[in-house]
Amino acid sequence: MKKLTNRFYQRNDVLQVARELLGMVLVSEKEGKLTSGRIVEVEAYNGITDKASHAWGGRRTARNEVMYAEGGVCYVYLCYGIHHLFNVVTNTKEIPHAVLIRALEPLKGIPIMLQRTGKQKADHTLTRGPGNLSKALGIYIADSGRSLADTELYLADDEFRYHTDTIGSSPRIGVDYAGEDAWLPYRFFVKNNPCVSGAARYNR
DNA sequence: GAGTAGATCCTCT
DNA sequence: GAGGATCTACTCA
Repeated sequence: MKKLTNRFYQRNDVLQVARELLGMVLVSEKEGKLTSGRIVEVEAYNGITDKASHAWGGRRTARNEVMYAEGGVCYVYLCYGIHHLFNVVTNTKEIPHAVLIRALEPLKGIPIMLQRTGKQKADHTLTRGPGNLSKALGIYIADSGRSLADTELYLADDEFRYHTDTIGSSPRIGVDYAGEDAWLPYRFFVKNNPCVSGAARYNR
């Protein structure tokens, strides 16, 4: 399994990077505990022209500053006061593109994920949805800005690929406030995978 | 299966 | 002081 390199992250087409992230493996080795999962759902956030993005209109604050960094770092923030959302920053310096990782299929360290999430049994809800997957892998705000070349938290390629026929796209979830941009088909997911979040009718 | 309410707190206005 | 890139549990059907 090979770690993804900066060349992967720093390309300028955030939609393409988002699509290619499907099938990649997110690995967390925090606290000496190995947990990992295969990415089955993502959303692209297309910089300053995208009303759904935190960087819309060039907004730049202490919170989203890391979106303006070079691709290959992560952006983590707290949503609704409860959930940590994990993003991958792409493109080059000063271009605030990012991909939100929305769901994983658990691979390794499932007992640890159960412990972290307080769930009783391993099922498809373990890493379903951005809030859940961060919890299961032990990702917190303190990780924001961390390089994905790090050894504790990184993305890797094990050469697994989903066939293009099995990948669907849809508008992004939970961004109704973004007006017309809420309709952009920037969400990509693996069809018929139980780990994918959102209502069933959005996942065909 | 569909719809709704409540939790909960950081961030920006 | 308002609101959010969410989740769960609950209701009704």
